[in-house]
Order: sequence, then C-alpha cells, then structure tokens
Amino acid sequence: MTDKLGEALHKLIHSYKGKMKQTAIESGIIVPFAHIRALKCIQHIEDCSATDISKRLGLDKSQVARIIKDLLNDHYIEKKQSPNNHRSQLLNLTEAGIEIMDRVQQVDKITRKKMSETLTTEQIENFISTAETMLKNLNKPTTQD
Amino acid sequence: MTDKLGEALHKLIHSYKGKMKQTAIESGIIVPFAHIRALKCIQHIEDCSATDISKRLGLDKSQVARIIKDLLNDHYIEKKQSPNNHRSQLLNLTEAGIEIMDRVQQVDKITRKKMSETLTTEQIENFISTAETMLKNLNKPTTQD
DNA sequence: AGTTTTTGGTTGACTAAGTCAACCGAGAAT
DNA sequence: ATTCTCGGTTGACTTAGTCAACCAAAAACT
Repeated sequence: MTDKLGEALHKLIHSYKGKMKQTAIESGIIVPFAHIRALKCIQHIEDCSATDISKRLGLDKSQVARIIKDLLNDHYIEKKQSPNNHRSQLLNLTEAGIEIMDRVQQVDKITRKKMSETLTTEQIENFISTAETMLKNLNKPTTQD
Repeated sequence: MTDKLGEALHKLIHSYKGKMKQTAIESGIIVPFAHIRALKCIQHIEDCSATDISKRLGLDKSQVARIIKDLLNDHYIEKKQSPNNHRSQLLNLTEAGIEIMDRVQQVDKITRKKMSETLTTEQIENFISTAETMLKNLNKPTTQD
C-alpha cells in the first residue's frame, strides 16, 4: 500500500496545479504558478527580498531572479533600495499586485474547497501535518550524508 | 491552517523529487523521473500501450510518445506490433529494463523509508487515502462545468 | 589601511515537464 | 466507398528547475 505514495503524490499535485490553473484562467489571472507563489511571499513578508523568497519556497535564486524580473515588468511588485544595505532589495506589492492577490485568494479558496469536499477539517489537518513531517524527514541530512 | 495545503504539497513533491533524483544518481540511474514512472507502468501492465501509460499517469500523449522514444533508444523497453491490431503497440521491458527497475525499486524504498522515518504505517496510509480522495474530488466534474 | 571572503543578485545555458494543435495511417462505422 | 474515430507522432511552445560563472556591495581579516 505505502508504495503508492509516490504516484499518489505526483498525480495529486498534477491535478491540483491543473485545477488551480483552470480556475485562475477563469478568473482572468494569466500569471504562472511559481509567480503566484512568489507573490504570496511578497504579500506576507514586509520588505521581502529575493533571498527570502528563495528560502521560503525552496527555489533556486536564479529562478527567483527571473520571476522577480517578470513581476516587475508586469507591475505587480515594486523594488526599492534598502537605505542601510545597498545590495539587498525590498520588494512590495503594487496596487495591481494587491488587486491580483485578492483574486488569487479566491481561486485558492475555490480549489481548496473542491479538493476537500468530502473530507473533514481534521483529515485535512492530519494530511498537512503528515506532509510537513515527511518534508522535514526528507530534508534532514542522513548520518552517512 | 488548511490554507497551507498548497504550499505543503508543493514543497513536499519538490523535496521528494529531489531526494529521489539524488538517490537514483547515487545508484547510477540517470533516467529522468517521468521516464521511470513510465517504466513502472510498462512493468506492471503486460503488453502496455502508450495510451495505457497516458491514462494511468495522466500525461499528455505527446509527452508519452517522446518518453517511449527515449526508452526505446536506451533499450530499456521493446515494442512489438499487436498481431490483431496494427496501430496499437505492445511495450515490454527488455533485460536492461528489468535490471534498471530492480534498482529503481531500491531507490524507491530508500526514499520512502527516509520520508516516513518518524511516521506510523497508519499515518502513511491515511495520508495516501486522503491524497487519493482529494485527487478524485479534483477530477470530479463540477455541476457548473 | 588593503585584501580576501561572503553575500545578494543576475545571466547563460541547459534539462525536464507539460500543453496544444496539426497531422498520419489503420480500423470501424455509416 | 467515404467518413469518423483511434493510437500515435511531431512541431512549437511555455513553465520549471538546475548549475556554474559572474558582479558589485559589504563584512571580515590580518
């Protein structure tokens, strides 16, 4: 039974992403998934930096740099220089960014609702906490590493 | 709490894939993830077809066609024509395919073990069954679809 | 002070994954 | 016999993710 873990996971995110994307498009959001994840970071962290995003999402810094470039081009975020530190940049949502995140939140909610239709809150919470435990286990360095 | 679902999932497969890849490389397996998933299909389904893989893994048929091409090139699988139906192909593992799948199974086991170190079998099984339920919910067409 | 190291970020070049549409030839249906 | 469907292939493209080289600002180190 437990050998289905990998496949179950893989198929789940595939469908999850698909549903998110579909719902997003229906709401007129044309931004890629990873960009939305980054936007969420910037939303939650005041004066967010590229490194913050990279660490929080576990993405390569090059990937983050490119995402930020896109988001700046699309005017969803703005960059200001830190007064005390000249190399790190402070990212914040623009008006347009705040507006799109409102809609993203809706999309999130719809998808989550659909996905957990037949499940209890307890089941979902167990699921999430198991997921977080597995994540921790995976990232924990092994003795022979 | 349940709003972490998306992030938790995303990070989990990210790390899961990463660990799988790393362990695979350590075992001398240089085949991409999706190819391994396809190989598993071919292993489990006697006289597997491209459509079988596509349906089972939820992949686009073009993607499957390309994966099969690669696997044929690498001589992990072989194709024979069906005697009664001339357009569908029957795929099976070669000797090399069987051999690599042995090692893949090891990699799978190691990764799974690491990932579920601190968890009980019951927790894992609940996790999987919740994942499968969510998958079903996502793929269930909505009334207003 | 001056030099090395670290840090935050950018770019190039690439692999892997996934999507969409057009297409082909073989069967089945009409 | 012609149309329709089916299994598969290809082209062209977007999104993800990785790795290494690089640059300039800023700490750290004698």
